[in-house]
Amino acid sequence: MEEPRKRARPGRAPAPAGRTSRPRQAEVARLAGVSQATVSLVLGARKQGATISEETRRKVLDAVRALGYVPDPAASRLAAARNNLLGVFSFTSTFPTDVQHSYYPFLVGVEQEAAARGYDLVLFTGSSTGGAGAAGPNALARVRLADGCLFLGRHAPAEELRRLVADGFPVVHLGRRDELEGLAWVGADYISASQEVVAHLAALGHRRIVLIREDDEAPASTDREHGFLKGLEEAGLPGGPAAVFRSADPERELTAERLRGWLDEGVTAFVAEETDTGDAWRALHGAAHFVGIDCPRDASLALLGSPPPDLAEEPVPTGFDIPRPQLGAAAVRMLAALVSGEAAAEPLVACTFRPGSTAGPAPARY
Amino acid sequence: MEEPRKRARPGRAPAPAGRTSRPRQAEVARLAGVSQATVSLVLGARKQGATISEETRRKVLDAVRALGYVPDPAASRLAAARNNLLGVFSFTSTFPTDVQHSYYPFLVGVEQEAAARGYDLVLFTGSSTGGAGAAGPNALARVRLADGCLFLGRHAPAEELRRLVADGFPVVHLGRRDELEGLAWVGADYISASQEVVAHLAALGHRRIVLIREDDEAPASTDREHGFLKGLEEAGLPGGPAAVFRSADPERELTAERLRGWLDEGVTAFVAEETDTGDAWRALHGAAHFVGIDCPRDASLALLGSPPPDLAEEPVPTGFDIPRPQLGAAAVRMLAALVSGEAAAEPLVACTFRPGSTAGPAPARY
DNA sequence: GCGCATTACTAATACGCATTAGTGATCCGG
DNA sequence: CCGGATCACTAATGCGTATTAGTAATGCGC
Repeated sequence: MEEPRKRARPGRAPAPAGRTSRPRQAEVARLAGVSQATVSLVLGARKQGATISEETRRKVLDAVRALGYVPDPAASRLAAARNNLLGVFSFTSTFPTDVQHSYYPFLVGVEQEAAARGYDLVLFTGSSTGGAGAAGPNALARVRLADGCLFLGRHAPAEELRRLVADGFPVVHLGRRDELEGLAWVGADYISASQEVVAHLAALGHRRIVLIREDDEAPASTDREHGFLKGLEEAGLPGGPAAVFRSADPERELTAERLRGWLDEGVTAFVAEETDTGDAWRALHGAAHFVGIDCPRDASLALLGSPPPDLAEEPVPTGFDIPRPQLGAAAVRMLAALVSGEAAAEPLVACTFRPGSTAGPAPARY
Repeated sequence: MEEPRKRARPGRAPAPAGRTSRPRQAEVARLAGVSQATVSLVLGARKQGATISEETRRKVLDAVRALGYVPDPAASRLAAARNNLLGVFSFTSTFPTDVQHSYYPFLVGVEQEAAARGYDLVLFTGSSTGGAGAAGPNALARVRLADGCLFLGRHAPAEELRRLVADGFPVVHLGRRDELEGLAWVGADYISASQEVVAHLAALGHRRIVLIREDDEAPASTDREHGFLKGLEEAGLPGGPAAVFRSADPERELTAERLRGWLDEGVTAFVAEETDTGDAWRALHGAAHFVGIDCPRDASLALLGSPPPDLAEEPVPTGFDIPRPQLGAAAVRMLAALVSGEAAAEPLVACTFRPGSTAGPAPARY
């Protein structure tokens, strides 16, 4: 009788028996007097098939509590399941010292919504230089540990994003992003919000309104212009290229002379778009002040967004606010939908109109 | 000859052959004409043992590139028995709408240091703790999914913390916490910082200094007193109970009369501790103003910590600042040390002296 | 009391990667 | 030219969980 050759057993070294490691399903099973598979079934609570007696379920759950068992996220993932983790990836630091570009307001909503849906959040920071999570060519790969991932900011390399999307990994981009086929995103509804601001001005009697915008092709900019023009049209006011002043450097090009020219032409309201720098509003605000306009008596101003922090005091600009926490929450809702395979949620979040104090009735025509 | 019974093969259903999934190490191996293990070795690049010929390495790397192979983080982490995840647990919301009491400054450091060390962060909040494990008796159990966990604030239930510590789960508490045997913590070095402030005052010629403190037994308070008294002793100044004024309600008990009494006795400098409310400093500041002290001409004031936001303007109090980002970073360093089993890191972080403008030379004795 | 369903589990995988013992080669000294 | 050392690699695990085929026990109808 040939004894099958007893090969040695390669594989991993035995765990250092020193300290008790986190409990596994196997330990739970032993304590409950059942098999590991049963523990998995009880905890899995799949709608599907397997029936478990109340008795056994209780024993298992007791053991789970007694040991403080928590499933290993990596193992759950590997076994082709989910681990209740949602990733949040920001290519720049999530908590910057420079609070200017902080994602904090979004995170407020993200955290709330995630918690409400039973997900925990994993923060992936892409900016890390050095360390194990270095910014290699596939720094994004580690997000696959989670069930899905939310991306903040447009710095995420398109190539890797495309890869994730192509592999069917649930991804949601915060901020509209159309150029990447199949990328889910949520964003603020700048079109409606801008339209509403124009409607407000029109209702106040303004008949000629000009939009000051920077020279930017980002959706955030074109959407505002789109909404602005739509608002004019709805109100039956003159639109066309003459209603839009586009400048790469508004602070320099929006001169007092030009402003006076518009006023002479009968323009009574000015609208600026919001950008990272807030330059359009700053230029408009400055020029109006320079020319000596008493706002809103002589003319009305409005801002399509929130003012830069340094101009946040008074007067509060008429315009709209981007509900950042709600945007974060909406992003999580969409991500959760993708993860669970449900129908996609609503990508657009409505902005809230801000009455402010820079818009008033149009001055009487003489 | 008995054929071993051919059992059926349970396990997972075969993958839907529909679309080609992303490549595995096995595919890379096949293309490169080597074994899967070799691929792992080439990519692993461990400092350890195994030598790979340049030829093979190139073939593997070429195949990796050709297929666009990206390692599966779930599998890597499972095999390596490390998730590279650090938990951050705050019993209150990590992202409170009220930014005042937020842990933001700590998180700045936590995120940076974690990223630098190749860890990702999992955020847990006491209120939610991932809907999966509702806030039951061991809401803390869920943190075990990380390799270790950082606790912010002293609201974490001692019993559960003890449990984690006893199980050998790496835990670091942000803020000193001695009452829990074996709990690792990092904190600011209030003793040295307070001592330094006293030394500064002594060097300015002050011979009698009084500490105003609240009636609190927290380490943060007793440490400051300790450092204060130590500072007096080093400078050869009178210490003892007379040098410390302790009050549960300083705003009411620190009367103008009492202040005048001290001044008459030759006290020329007053030091207040920082607390959540900032009451000690507020009371001292108020009383001094009421009595008409010209600070720092008539007397010097100092604050052992940072002023409350409403008193943050001027005058900037002489005292010290708690380097919150550095504290966060130090906490991560300690946690990382625990996780990897290295020697524990330094628990104390030095505060930085803030010259301020409320301390000056002692008035000449007449 | 015999087949057939149903119930309540368990055994045996698979997931993708890291690790280690083992295996031919090849080299080297004596 | 033989034993040992080194090199370059592969086979065979294990990590912890999810899934599924199988099975023993029980119920049920006729």
